[in-house]
Amino acid sequence: MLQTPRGTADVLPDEQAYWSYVTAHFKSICESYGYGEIRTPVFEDTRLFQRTVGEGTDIVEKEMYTFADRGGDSLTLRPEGTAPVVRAYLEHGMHRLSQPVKLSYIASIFRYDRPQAGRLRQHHQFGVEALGEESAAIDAEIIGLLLHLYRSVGLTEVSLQLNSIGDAACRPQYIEELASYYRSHVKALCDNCQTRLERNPLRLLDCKEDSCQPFIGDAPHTMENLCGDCDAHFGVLKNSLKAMGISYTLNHTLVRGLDYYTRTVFEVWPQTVGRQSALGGGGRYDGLARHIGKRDVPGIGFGTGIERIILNLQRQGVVPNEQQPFSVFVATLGERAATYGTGLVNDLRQRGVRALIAYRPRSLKAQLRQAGNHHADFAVIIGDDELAEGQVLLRNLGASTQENVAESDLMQTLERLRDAGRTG
RNA sequence: GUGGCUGUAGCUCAACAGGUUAGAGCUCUGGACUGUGGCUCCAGCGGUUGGGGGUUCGAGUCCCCUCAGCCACCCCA
Repeated sequence: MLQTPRGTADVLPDEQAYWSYVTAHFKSICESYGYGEIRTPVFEDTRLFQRTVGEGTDIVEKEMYTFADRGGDSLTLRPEGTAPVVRAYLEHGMHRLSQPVKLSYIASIFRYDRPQAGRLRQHHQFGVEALGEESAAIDAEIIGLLLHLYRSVGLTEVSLQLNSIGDAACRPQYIEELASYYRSHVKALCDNCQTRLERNPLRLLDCKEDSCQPFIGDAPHTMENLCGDCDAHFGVLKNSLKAMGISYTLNHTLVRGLDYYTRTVFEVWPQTVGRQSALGGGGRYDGLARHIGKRDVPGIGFGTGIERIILNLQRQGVVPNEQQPFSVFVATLGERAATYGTGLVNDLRQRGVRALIAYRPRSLKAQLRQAGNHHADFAVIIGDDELAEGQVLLRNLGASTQENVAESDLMQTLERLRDAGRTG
């Protein structure tokens, strides 16, 4: 039996309720915050990610789906959402628009990784990016939007982890300080950290090895080594969050796995026991645009995993309150009635009434059972008797009552019942 | 990429220490009720026991390989 490739999943109609539920909330929130939707290609020039995400990162080093197309160009299935959006901003000259340009997206993301619950090789993210504004006020707006999304879908008990990792002015110095601190303890470090020290010292702070924890605790923190501008920026962010009633945990070990981040970085964790798997995360990337074009554009955004949101909703027992649309099942007996029924469901559908029918002769009992399985509100029963009298039998499946309705009144009656159901 | 656990009808699960034809509930279909759903009862459909190989008179059960899912690491969404 052929099956879905490893780390991919089908979304079946039953689960679709969760998808449309969270998507509807995301779209309406983006609407109210003024973020317009953008769609970018699933694949991009490989260099886009090499230059922005960073050559030394896990994503570029071992997780990208990179392939040569038939013309020999190197393309990569997008492993993250931000770089393509910044690319589109530059490519379409959006710097000429009124700033900031605020964009949102719903995108599939591809990373070659070992699958686990909530970790897929193809997953989907909601994301927003605000380009062209460097004030921390918009950092707070973005974080607020993300938390607003979780709250509105019913994901309670999430925790915001916050850090500031400096910028081009202060980070190099900080990293040197961090590295020299660690070099003095190099013999005691785990193997992984010895490598990190050479390749990406910031990630030393992210080590989960017990034996390395004391060093993390005593290591210099980015937050305490910010330059004046970065420190002021971080201060504005914290004040803005406070003004918005948003609480956070300062986490100096939060460094994130993409090279392009500057200043603000954050993740949101679900409040489950055990290991944390971020629901969403993001940060500021003021240096990113320069790697793509010749322009400096400050930016900030987040990505949040749709599958992870749904997984946590299910764990919390949140069921999307999707109301069934009003629907009618047309049950027919006999050939003439069947033909009539075919025309009737067609008319109903043209008028926007959800209408179902059996496609081949079945007993009335079976047809009504089918109507019940589909949660139809009404059944229209048509047999030769009814046809002869120009009437149909309209059965209310919820109340188990039925009455004869003149064929000519049926459409109007059903539309009236549908509209009553909608408002009631 | 590392280590570990688990794979039996569409779903949830049975099957003594290898032993006949791998069972049950739910779902679905049909009937009891020849034109009236949900309840009840009866019946039916549905399996290459994830796949391949091996050991054995005999493998769902033991061994090897492989695939997939899950857990931890790693990483993050």
